[in-house]
Amino acid sequence: MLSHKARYAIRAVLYMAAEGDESKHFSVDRLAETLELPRAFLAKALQELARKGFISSLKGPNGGFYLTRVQRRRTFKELIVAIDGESLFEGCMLGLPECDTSQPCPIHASVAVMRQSLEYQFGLHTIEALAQTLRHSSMRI
Amino acid sequence: MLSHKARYAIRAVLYMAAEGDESKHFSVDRLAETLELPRAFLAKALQELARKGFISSLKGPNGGFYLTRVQRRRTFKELIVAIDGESLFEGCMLGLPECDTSQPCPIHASVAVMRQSLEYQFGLHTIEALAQTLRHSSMRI
DNA sequence: CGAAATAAAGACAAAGAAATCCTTTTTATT
DNA sequence: AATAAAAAGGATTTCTTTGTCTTTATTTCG
Repeated sequence: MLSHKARYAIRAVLYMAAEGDESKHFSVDRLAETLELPRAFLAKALQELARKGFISSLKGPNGGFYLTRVQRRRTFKELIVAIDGESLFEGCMLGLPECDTSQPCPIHASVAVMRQSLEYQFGLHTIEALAQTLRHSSMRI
Repeated sequence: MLSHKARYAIRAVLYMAAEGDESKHFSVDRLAETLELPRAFLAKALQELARKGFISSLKGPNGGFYLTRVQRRRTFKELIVAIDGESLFEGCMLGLPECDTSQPCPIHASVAVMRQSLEYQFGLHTIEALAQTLRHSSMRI
């Protein structure tokens, strides 16, 4: 469903969005320790997100990763797609290259319904919205 | 979403369900050729399904794979779970071991909604139902 | 300036999934 | 009985994902 890379990145991003701001930065060391994630692998994922503009980074003492206000407005779906690609939201689940509404695969309609639900849930919610919920609840991350 | 093994197996099973009966058998060679799938890998997947009782097989000339009436009554969800396990339908999408309704992850509710849709779509439809639709339509497999 | 803290980048290792190949077993047909 | 057609099983290869390690670049601070 989601790759490990995506899971790790999502958790780190939501954690930073909920706990930090533009002036509070998080080192990979701290994120990996807090979230109990493999340090170097998480670093790769965050570097990738930084390269793609989904998060910001600063080198040096007091540096680290953080999210700007603009970056918090990206949707959760965009975040997933940035790491795992469109496969969760597009393409035939059976791998048929010519599958579409005119020549659908046997589960085309079912998958479409499920994806509408996904789109609605993940496409609506911004990073900031999820972080807000996280802040005011007993949710775990 | 679905492993290649699952995709291949599903296509072969639906094809056999739609085109064959208890007396018409399909060799791996024929299935692989018709569906344009890697022969030996498909063979492994079908052997696994046969071992688990989802399809039947006969060795020797005129042998091959086929589905009994009882086997056609399994749901599509059962078929997926038989190959890929429960991960599509159960467990935290962020990988949190303690995620549940009392301590949910930030996307717990969204995932639950999406899974209800999946369960409804895939849990309802039997292999036979999908095969029936396939027979009476211009669907591709 | 020099030291320390941090991200960035690249090479590498381990594990798992995907795919292939070869041998064995079973069975129908001649 | 011999042959051929199939599945079953095992060993092996290849590719991708996951994960680690080491070096380099950048920045802050004393």
